[in-house]
Amino acid sequence: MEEKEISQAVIGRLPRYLRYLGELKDEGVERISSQDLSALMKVTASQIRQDFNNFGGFGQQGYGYNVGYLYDAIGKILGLDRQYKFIIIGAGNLGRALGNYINFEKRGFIFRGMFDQNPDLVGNSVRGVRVMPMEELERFISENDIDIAVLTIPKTSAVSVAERLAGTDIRAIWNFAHVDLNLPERIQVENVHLSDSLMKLSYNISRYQQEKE
Amino acid sequence: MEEKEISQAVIGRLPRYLRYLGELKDEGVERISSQDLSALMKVTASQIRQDFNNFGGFGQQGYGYNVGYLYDAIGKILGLDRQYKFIIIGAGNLGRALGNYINFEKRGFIFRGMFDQNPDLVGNSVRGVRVMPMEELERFISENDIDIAVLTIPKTSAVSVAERLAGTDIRAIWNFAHVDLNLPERIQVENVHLSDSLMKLSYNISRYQQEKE
DNA sequence: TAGATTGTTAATCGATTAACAATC
DNA sequence: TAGATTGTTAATCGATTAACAATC
Repeated sequence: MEEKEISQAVIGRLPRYLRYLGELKDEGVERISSQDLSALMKVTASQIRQDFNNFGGFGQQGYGYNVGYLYDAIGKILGLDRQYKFIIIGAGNLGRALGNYINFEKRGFIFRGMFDQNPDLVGNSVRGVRVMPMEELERFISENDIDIAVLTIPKTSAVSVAERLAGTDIRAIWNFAHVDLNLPERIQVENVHLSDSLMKLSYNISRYQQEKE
Repeated sequence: MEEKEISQAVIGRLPRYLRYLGELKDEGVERISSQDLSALMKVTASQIRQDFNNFGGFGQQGYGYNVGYLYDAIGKILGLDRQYKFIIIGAGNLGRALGNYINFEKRGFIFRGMFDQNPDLVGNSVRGVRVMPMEELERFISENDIDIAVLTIPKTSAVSVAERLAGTDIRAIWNFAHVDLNLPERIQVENVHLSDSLMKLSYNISRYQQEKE
Protein backbone atom coordinates (compact mmCIF):
# COMPACT_ATOMS: atom_id res chain seq x y z
CA MET A 1 0.00 0.00 0.00
CA GLU A 2 2.19 2.77 -1.28
CA GLU A 3 1.03 6.34 -0.74
CA LYS A 4 2.35 9.08 -2.95
CA GLU A 5 6.09 8.94 -2.49
CA ILE A 6 7.58 11.84 -0.52
CA SER A 7 10.88 13.12 -1.85
CA GLN A 8 13.99 12.76 0.29
CA ALA A 9 14.47 16.52 -0.01
CA VAL A 10 11.28 17.00 1.99
CA ILE A 11 12.11 14.28 4.52
CA GLY A 12 15.50 15.84 5.08
CA ARG A 13 13.83 19.07 6.14
CA LEU A 14 11.37 17.53 8.58
CA PRO A 15 13.79 17.17 11.52
CA ARG A 16 14.61 20.85 11.32
CA TYR A 17 10.92 21.79 11.30
CA LEU A 18 10.48 19.53 14.30
CA ARG A 19 13.27 21.28 16.15
CA TYR A 20 11.87 24.76 15.58
CA LEU A 21 8.35 23.69 16.41
CA GLY A 22 9.57 22.05 19.61
CA GLU A 23 11.24 25.28 20.64
CA LEU A 24 8.13 27.29 19.86
CA LYS A 25 6.05 24.84 21.85
CA ASP A 26 8.41 25.17 24.81
CA GLU A 27 8.06 28.93 24.60
CA GLY A 28 4.30 28.52 24.83
CA VAL A 29 3.57 29.62 21.25
CA GLU A 30 0.28 28.07 20.16
CA ARG A 31 0.01 28.99 16.51
CA ILE A 32 2.27 30.14 13.75
CA SER A 33 1.80 31.17 10.13
CA SER A 34 4.00 29.89 7.34
CA GLN A 35 5.24 33.45 6.96
CA ASP A 36 6.40 33.79 10.55
CA LEU A 37 8.00 30.36 10.50
CA SER A 38 9.62 31.34 7.23
CA ALA A 39 11.25 34.38 8.83
CA LEU A 40 12.44 32.30 11.77
CA MET A 41 13.89 29.43 9.76
CA LYS A 42 15.05 31.38 6.75
CA VAL A 43 13.28 29.32 4.16
CA THR A 44 10.42 30.48 1.92
CA ALA A 45 6.88 30.37 3.23
CA SER A 46 5.96 28.71 -0.02
CA GLN A 47 8.29 25.83 0.66
CA ILE A 48 6.92 25.40 4.15
CA ARG A 49 3.35 25.16 2.87
CA GLN A 50 4.32 22.80 0.07
CA ASP A 51 6.26 20.59 2.47
CA PHE A 52 3.45 20.31 5.00
CA ASN A 53 0.90 19.68 2.31
CA ASN A 54 2.67 16.53 1.27
CA PHE A 55 1.07 14.99 4.31
CA GLY A 56 -2.38 16.56 4.10
CA GLY A 57 -3.78 19.78 5.46
CA PHE A 58 -2.22 20.64 8.78
CA GLY A 59 -3.18 24.28 8.75
CA GLN A 60 -6.24 26.40 8.65
CA GLN A 61 -6.86 29.33 6.34
CA GLY A 62 -6.72 32.68 8.05
CA TYR A 63 -5.24 31.10 11.19
CA GLY A 64 -2.02 29.33 10.40
CA TYR A 65 -0.72 26.15 11.95
CA ASN A 66 -1.26 24.86 15.45
CA VAL A 67 2.23 24.39 16.85
CA GLY A 68 1.50 21.45 19.14
CA TYR A 69 -0.56 19.60 16.57
CA LEU A 70 2.00 20.13 13.83
CA TYR A 71 4.82 19.06 16.13
CA ASP A 72 3.08 15.80 16.93
CA ALA A 73 2.15 15.21 13.31
CA ILE A 74 5.71 15.61 12.06
CA GLY A 75 6.99 13.43 14.88
CA LYS A 76 4.57 10.75 13.77
CA ILE A 77 5.58 11.04 10.12
CA LEU A 78 9.20 10.56 11.19
CA GLY A 79 8.19 7.49 13.16
CA LEU A 80 9.13 9.03 16.49
CA ASP A 81 5.94 7.77 18.11
CA ARG A 82 7.46 4.30 18.10
CA GLN A 83 10.33 2.77 19.99
CA TYR A 84 13.42 1.32 18.39
CA LYS A 85 15.96 -0.88 20.11
CA PHE A 86 19.52 -0.38 18.97
CA ILE A 87 22.92 -1.92 19.49
CA ILE A 88 26.29 -0.34 18.86
CA ILE A 89 28.93 -2.39 17.11
CA GLY A 90 32.35 -1.01 17.90
CA ALA A 91 33.12 0.05 21.48
CA GLY A 92 35.76 2.62 20.55
CA ASN A 93 35.56 6.31 21.29
CA LEU A 94 32.79 7.10 18.87
CA GLY A 95 30.71 4.07 19.85
CA ARG A 96 30.97 4.98 23.52
CA ALA A 97 30.13 8.61 22.75
CA LEU A 98 26.94 7.56 20.97
CA GLY A 99 26.09 5.08 23.71
CA ASN A 100 26.36 7.83 26.27
CA TYR A 101 24.16 10.21 24.33
CA ILE A 102 20.96 10.11 26.35
CA ASN A 103 18.94 12.35 24.05
CA PHE A 104 18.36 9.46 21.66
CA GLU A 105 16.41 7.75 24.41
CA LYS A 106 14.03 10.70 24.59
CA ARG A 107 13.20 10.19 20.92
CA GLY A 108 12.41 6.54 21.39
CA PHE A 109 15.78 5.01 20.52
CA ILE A 110 16.71 2.58 23.26
CA PHE A 111 20.29 1.50 23.78
CA ARG A 112 20.32 -2.23 24.38
CA GLY A 113 23.71 -3.72 23.65
CA MET A 114 27.25 -3.11 22.57
CA PHE A 115 29.70 -5.34 20.74
CA ASP A 116 33.40 -5.37 20.06
CA GLN A 117 35.86 -7.85 18.67
CA ASN A 118 38.57 -6.70 21.07
CA PRO A 119 38.49 -9.04 24.12
CA ASP A 120 39.98 -6.29 26.29
CA LEU A 121 36.86 -4.19 25.80
CA VAL A 122 34.39 -7.02 26.35
CA GLY A 123 32.89 -6.83 29.81
CA ASN A 124 33.24 -3.06 30.04
CA SER A 125 29.99 -1.23 30.21
CA VAL A 126 28.56 2.02 28.91
CA ARG A 127 25.57 3.46 30.74
CA GLY A 128 24.88 0.07 32.26
CA VAL A 129 25.05 -1.71 28.90
CA ARG A 130 27.66 -4.43 28.72
CA VAL A 131 30.10 -4.86 25.85
CA MET A 132 29.72 -8.35 24.39
CA PRO A 133 31.95 -10.37 22.07
CA MET A 134 31.10 -10.45 18.36
CA GLU A 135 30.23 -14.14 18.52
CA GLU A 136 27.04 -13.32 20.38
CA LEU A 137 25.80 -10.80 17.80
CA GLU A 138 23.20 -12.82 15.90
CA ARG A 139 21.81 -14.53 18.98
CA PHE A 140 21.47 -11.25 20.86
CA ILE A 141 19.72 -9.52 17.97
CA SER A 142 17.13 -12.22 17.56
CA GLU A 143 16.52 -12.74 21.30
CA ASN A 144 16.12 -9.04 21.95
CA ASP A 145 14.31 -7.96 18.78
CA ILE A 146 16.89 -5.37 17.92
CA ASP A 147 15.79 -2.88 15.26
CA ILE A 148 18.88 -0.81 14.54
CA ALA A 149 22.59 -1.57 14.46
CA VAL A 150 24.97 1.37 14.77
CA LEU A 151 28.28 0.70 13.06
CA THR A 152 31.21 2.49 14.66
CA ILE A 153 33.95 0.22 13.39
CA PRO A 154 36.67 0.72 10.78
CA LYS A 155 35.62 0.30 7.17
CA THR A 156 37.59 -2.91 6.78
CA SER A 157 35.43 -4.76 9.29
CA ALA A 158 32.26 -2.85 8.43
CA VAL A 159 31.67 -4.73 5.18
CA SER A 160 31.83 -8.18 6.74
CA VAL A 161 29.78 -7.17 9.78
CA ALA A 162 27.15 -5.74 7.43
CA GLU A 163 27.02 -9.11 5.70
CA ARG A 164 26.38 -10.80 9.01
CA LEU A 165 23.68 -8.27 9.81
CA ALA A 166 22.02 -9.00 6.47
CA GLY A 167 21.33 -12.47 7.83
CA THR A 168 19.45 -11.15 10.86
CA ASP A 169 16.07 -9.48 11.33
CA ILE A 170 17.60 -6.09 11.85
CA ARG A 171 15.67 -3.27 10.16
CA ALA A 172 18.26 -0.56 9.79
CA ILE A 173 21.92 0.32 9.97
CA TRP A 174 23.25 3.67 11.08
CA ASN A 175 26.63 3.56 9.42
CA PHE A 176 29.57 5.63 10.63
CA ALA A 177 32.14 3.54 8.74
CA HIS A 178 33.57 5.25 5.70
CA VAL A 179 32.34 2.78 3.15
CA ASP A 180 29.18 2.19 1.12
CA LEU A 181 27.31 -0.84 2.38
CA ASN A 182 25.36 -3.09 0.08
CA LEU A 183 22.33 -4.49 1.82
CA PRO A 184 18.95 -6.00 0.98
CA GLU A 185 16.18 -3.49 0.42
CA ARG A 186 14.45 -4.32 3.67
CA ILE A 187 17.42 -2.97 5.64
CA GLN A 188 17.48 0.81 5.67
CA VAL A 189 20.90 2.43 5.70
CA GLU A 190 21.75 5.93 6.82
CA ASN A 191 25.36 6.99 6.44
CA VAL A 192 27.22 9.50 8.57
CA HIS A 193 30.49 10.10 6.81
CA LEU A 194 32.27 12.54 9.08
CA SER A 195 35.29 12.97 6.87
CA ASP A 196 33.05 13.86 3.91
CA SER A 197 31.51 16.55 6.02
CA LEU A 198 34.92 17.86 6.99
CA MET A 199 35.95 17.96 3.33
CA LYS A 200 32.94 20.06 2.45
CA LEU A 201 34.00 22.46 5.17
CA SER A 202 37.50 22.48 3.77
CA TYR A 203 36.14 23.26 0.30
CA ASN A 204 34.14 26.18 1.61
CA ILE A 205 37.15 27.59 3.44
CA SER A 206 39.25 27.43 0.27
CA ARG A 207 36.51 28.87 -1.87
CA TYR A 208 36.00 31.82 0.46
CA GLN A 209 39.75 32.39 0.51
CA GLN A 210 39.80 32.48 -3.30
CA GLU A 211 36.86 34.83 -3.57
CA LYS A 212 38.68 37.34 -1.43
CA GLU A 213 41.75 37.30 -3.66
CA MET B 1 37.66 36.92 -8.41
CA GLU B 2 34.69 34.66 -8.52
CA GLU B 3 34.85 31.72 -10.93
CA LYS B 4 31.63 30.12 -12.08
CA GLU B 5 29.94 29.03 -8.89
CA ILE B 6 29.84 25.28 -8.34
CA SER B 7 26.59 23.96 -6.92
CA GLN B 8 26.62 22.40 -3.47
CA ALA B 9 25.12 19.27 -5.01
CA VAL B 10 28.33 18.77 -6.95
CA ILE B 11 30.57 19.59 -3.98
CA GLY B 12 28.68 17.12 -1.86
CA ARG B 13 29.56 14.35 -4.31
CA LEU B 14 33.29 15.12 -4.52
CA PRO B 15 34.33 13.36 -1.29
CA ARG B 16 32.71 10.16 -2.50
CA TYR B 17 34.52 10.39 -5.86
CA LEU B 18 37.72 10.94 -3.93
CA ARG B 19 37.12 7.85 -1.83
CA TYR B 20 36.54 5.60 -4.85
CA LEU B 21 39.45 7.05 -6.76
CA GLY B 22 41.71 6.55 -3.74
CA GLU B 23 40.70 2.91 -3.59
CA LEU B 24 41.30 2.44 -7.29
CA LYS B 25 44.68 4.10 -6.94
CA ASP B 26 45.59 1.76 -4.09
CA GLU B 27 44.62 -1.18 -6.27
CA GLY B 28 47.00 0.08 -8.92
CA VAL B 29 44.32 1.06 -11.44
CA GLU B 30 45.73 3.78 -13.69
CA ARG B 31 42.79 4.85 -15.80
CA ILE B 32 39.04 4.60 -15.67
CA SER B 33 36.19 5.61 -17.96
CA SER B 34 33.11 7.41 -16.73
CA GLN B 35 31.16 4.31 -17.64
CA ASP B 36 33.24 1.97 -15.47
CA LEU B 37 33.22 4.42 -12.58
CA SER B 38 29.49 4.74 -13.07
CA ALA B 39 29.01 0.98 -12.64
CA LEU B 40 31.19 1.01 -9.54
CA MET B 41 29.60 3.96 -7.82
CA LYS B 42 26.05 3.46 -9.03
CA VAL B 43 25.58 6.90 -10.45
CA THR B 44 25.12 7.79 -14.13
CA ALA B 45 28.17 8.21 -16.34
CA SER B 46 26.59 11.41 -17.55
CA GLN B 47 26.57 12.85 -14.07
CA ILE B 48 30.20 11.91 -13.55
CA ARG B 49 31.28 13.69 -16.73
CA GLN B 50 29.16 16.74 -15.93
CA ASP B 51 30.55 16.90 -12.41
CA PHE B 52 34.18 16.67 -13.47
CA ASN B 53 33.69 19.18 -16.23
CA ASN B 54 32.74 21.83 -13.74
CA PHE B 55 36.43 22.08 -13.05
CA GLY B 56 37.79 21.81 -16.57
CA GLY B 57 38.76 18.85 -18.69
CA PHE B 58 40.24 16.11 -16.56
CA GLY B 59 39.77 13.36 -19.09
CA GLN B 60 40.84 12.48 -22.56
CA GLN B 61 38.58 11.32 -25.35
CA GLY B 62 38.96 7.67 -26.19
CA TYR B 63 41.01 7.09 -23.05
CA GLY B 64 39.04 8.06 -19.98
CA TYR B 65 40.38 9.60 -16.81
CA ASN B 66 43.79 9.14 -15.22
CA VAL B 67 43.04 7.91 -11.72
CA GLY B 68 46.03 9.46 -9.96
CA TYR B 69 45.68 12.78 -11.68
CA LEU B 70 41.96 12.97 -11.02
CA TYR B 71 42.47 11.99 -7.39
CA ASP B 72 44.94 14.80 -6.85
CA ALA B 73 42.80 17.28 -8.74
CA ILE B 74 39.71 16.58 -6.64
CA GLY B 75 41.78 16.70 -3.47
CA LYS B 76 43.01 20.11 -4.49
CA ILE B 77 39.51 21.36 -5.29
CA LEU B 78 38.45 20.26 -1.82
CA GLY B 79 41.38 22.15 -0.34
CA LEU B 80 43.03 19.00 0.99
CA ASP B 81 46.43 20.16 -0.23
CA ARG B 82 46.51 22.64 2.62
CA GLN B 83 46.77 22.21 6.36
CA TYR B 84 44.18 23.36 8.84
CA LYS B 85 44.67 23.67 12.57
CA PHE B 86 41.64 22.84 14.64
CA ILE B 87 40.54 22.94 18.25
CA ILE B 88 37.73 21.02 19.87
CA ILE B 89 35.41 22.86 22.22
CA GLY B 90 33.72 20.41 24.54
CA ALA B 91 35.79 17.58 26.05
CA GLY B 92 32.89 15.19 26.50
CA ASN B 93 32.59 11.80 24.86
CA LEU B 94 32.05 13.06 21.34
CA GLY B 95 34.80 15.66 21.57
CA ARG B 96 37.26 13.07 22.79
CA ALA B 97 36.19 10.64 20.09
CA LEU B 98 36.87 13.24 17.40
CA GLY B 99 40.17 14.21 19.02
CA ASN B 100 41.26 10.61 18.91
CA TYR B 101 40.35 10.17 15.27
CA ILE B 102 43.76 10.17 13.65
CA ASN B 103 42.50 9.93 10.06
CA PHE B 104 41.74 13.64 10.05
CA GLU B 105 45.46 14.27 10.46
CA LYS B 106 46.14 12.37 7.23
CA ARG B 107 43.89 14.80 5.38
CA GLY B 108 45.69 17.83 6.72
CA PHE B 109 43.51 18.60 9.72
CA ILE B 110 45.78 19.07 12.73
CA PHE B 111 44.47 18.74 16.25
CA ARG B 112 45.91 21.56 18.33
CA GLY B 113 43.81 22.23 21.39
CA MET B 114 40.80 21.28 23.43
CA PHE B 115 38.59 23.36 25.69
CA ASP B 116 35.99 22.72 28.33
CA GLN B 117 34.17 24.80 30.89
CA ASN B 118 34.20 21.95 33.40
CA PRO B 119 37.24 22.44 35.69
CA ASP B 120 37.36 18.70 36.38
CA LEU B 121 38.19 18.04 32.74
CA VAL B 122 40.77 20.79 32.41
CA GLY B 123 44.26 19.37 32.51
CA ASN B 124 43.23 16.02 31.05
CA SER B 125 44.71 15.29 27.71
CA VAL B 126 43.63 13.59 24.50
CA ARG B 127 46.37 12.33 22.20
CA GLY B 128 48.84 14.61 23.91
CA VAL B 129 46.60 17.65 23.57
CA ARG B 130 45.71 19.31 26.85
CA VAL B 131 42.22 20.39 27.81
CA MET B 132 42.24 24.11 28.60
CA PRO B 133 39.72 26.31 30.39
CA MET B 134 37.32 28.39 28.29
CA GLU B 135 38.92 31.62 29.49
CA GLU B 136 41.94 30.90 27.34
CA LEU B 137 39.98 30.38 24.14
CA GLU B 138 40.50 33.68 22.31
CA ARG B 139 44.14 34.00 23.29
CA PHE B 140 44.92 30.45 22.18
CA ILE B 141 43.20 30.87 18.82
CA SER B 142 45.08 34.03 17.96
CA GLU B 143 48.47 32.84 19.22
CA ASN B 144 48.21 29.53 17.36
CA ASP B 145 46.46 30.65 14.17
CA ILE B 146 43.64 28.20 14.59
CA ASP B 147 41.53 27.70 11.45
CA ILE B 148 38.66 25.50 12.59
CA ALA B 149 36.71 25.15 15.82
CA VAL B 150 34.82 21.93 16.38
CA LEU B 151 31.79 22.42 18.60
CA THR B 152 30.89 19.38 20.67
CA ILE B 153 28.99 21.12 23.40
CA PRO B 154 25.26 21.24 24.23
CA LYS B 155 23.16 23.62 22.18
CA THR B 156 22.61 25.94 25.12
CA SER B 157 26.28 26.86 25.33
CA ALA B 158 26.90 26.55 21.57
CA VAL B 159 25.19 29.83 20.73
CA SER B 160 27.25 31.91 23.15
CA VAL B 161 30.50 30.15 22.27
CA ALA B 162 29.78 30.80 18.59
CA GLU B 163 29.40 34.48 19.43
CA ARG B 164 32.80 34.47 21.07
CA LEU B 165 34.27 32.70 18.06
CA ALA B 166 32.80 35.36 15.79
CA GLY B 167 35.18 37.79 17.47
CA THR B 168 38.24 35.73 16.57
CA ASP B 169 40.07 35.04 13.31
CA ILE B 170 38.71 31.54 13.06
CA ARG B 171 37.71 30.53 9.53
CA ALA B 172 35.24 27.74 10.09
CA ILE B 173 33.07 25.94 12.59
CA TRP B 174 32.27 22.25 12.45
CA ASN B 175 29.12 22.24 14.48
CA PHE B 176 27.83 19.14 16.27
CA ALA B 177 25.49 21.09 18.52
CA HIS B 178 21.83 20.75 17.62
CA VAL B 179 21.22 24.37 16.84
CA ASP B 180 21.57 26.70 13.84
CA LEU B 181 24.43 29.12 14.35
CA ASN B 182 24.34 32.63 13.00
CA LEU B 183 27.78 33.77 12.01
CA PRO B 184 29.44 36.34 9.77
CA GLU B 185 29.90 35.28 6.18
CA ARG B 186 33.63 34.87 6.51
CA ILE B 187 33.13 31.99 8.96
CA GLN B 188 32.10 28.80 7.18
CA VAL B 189 29.76 26.51 9.07
CA GLU B 190 29.20 22.83 8.50
CA ASN B 191 26.58 21.16 10.65
CA VAL B 192 26.52 17.54 11.74
CA HIS B 193 23.14 17.01 13.30
CA LEU B 194 23.25 13.40 14.42
CA SER B 195 19.71 13.29 15.70
CA ASP B 196 18.43 14.59 12.35
CA SER B 197 20.23 11.74 10.67
CA LEU B 198 18.69 9.26 13.09
CA MET B 199 15.24 10.67 12.40
CA LYS B 200 15.67 10.15 8.68
CA LEU B 201 16.56 6.55 9.43
CA SER B 202 13.48 6.27 11.59
CA TYR B 203 11.33 7.65 8.78
CA ASN B 204 12.69 5.14 6.32
CA ILE B 205 12.03 2.27 8.71
CA SER B 206 8.43 3.37 9.17
CA ARG B 207 7.91 3.92 5.50
CA TYR B 208 9.23 0.49 4.59
CA GLN B 209 6.98 -1.01 7.26
CA GLN B 210 3.96 0.73 5.74
CA GLU B 211 4.78 -0.31 2.21
CA LYS B 212 4.74 -3.92 3.27
CA GLU B 213 1.30 -3.62 4.83
C1' DT C 1 -18.10 40.77 7.03
C1' DA C 2 -13.16 41.81 6.11
C1' DG C 3 -8.65 40.24 6.75
C1' DA C 4 -5.52 36.69 7.02
C1' DT C 5 -3.54 32.75 5.53
C1' DT C 6 -3.80 28.26 3.77
C1' DG C 7 -3.97 24.79 -0.08
C1' DT C 8 -2.96 24.30 -4.67
C1' DT C 9 -2.03 25.39 -9.44
C1' DA C 10 1.11 27.50 -12.57
C1' DA C 11 5.74 29.44 -13.58
C1' DT C 12 10.48 29.27 -12.86
C1' DC C 13 14.63 27.55 -11.80
C1' DG C 14 18.19 24.13 -11.32
C1' DA C 15 19.86 19.55 -11.57
C1' DT C 16 20.05 15.26 -13.96
C1' DT C 17 20.04 12.50 -17.98
C1' DA C 18 20.36 11.70 -22.94
C1' DA C 19 22.54 12.35 -27.15
C1' DC C 20 26.13 13.15 -30.17
C1' DA C 21 29.86 15.75 -32.41
C1' DA C 22 34.68 16.40 -31.30
C1' DT C 23 38.88 14.19 -30.70
C1' DC C 24 42.24 11.19 -28.72
C1' DT D 1 42.28 4.44 -39.42
C1' DA D 2 38.53 2.69 -36.38
C1' DG D 3 36.96 2.49 -31.85
C1' DA D 4 36.40 4.50 -27.58
C1' DT D 5 35.17 7.96 -24.74
C1' DT D 6 35.15 12.62 -23.48
C1' DG D 7 33.17 17.40 -23.46
C1' DT D 8 29.15 19.73 -24.23
C1' DT D 9 24.60 20.89 -25.91
C1' DA D 10 19.81 19.80 -25.71
C1' DA D 11 15.92 17.40 -23.42
C1' DT D 12 13.84 15.92 -19.37
C1' DC D 13 12.80 15.71 -14.88
C1' DG D 14 12.11 17.37 -10.27
C1' DA D 15 12.20 20.85 -6.84
C1' DT D 16 11.40 25.55 -5.56
C1' DT D 17 8.99 29.79 -5.83
C1' DA D 18 5.15 32.75 -7.13
C1' DA D 19 0.46 33.65 -7.42
C1' DC D 20 -4.12 33.48 -6.19
C1' DA D 21 -8.65 31.37 -5.41
C1' DA D 22 -10.69 29.01 -1.51
C1' DT D 23 -11.96 29.45 3.07
C1' DC D 24 -11.49 30.06 7.93
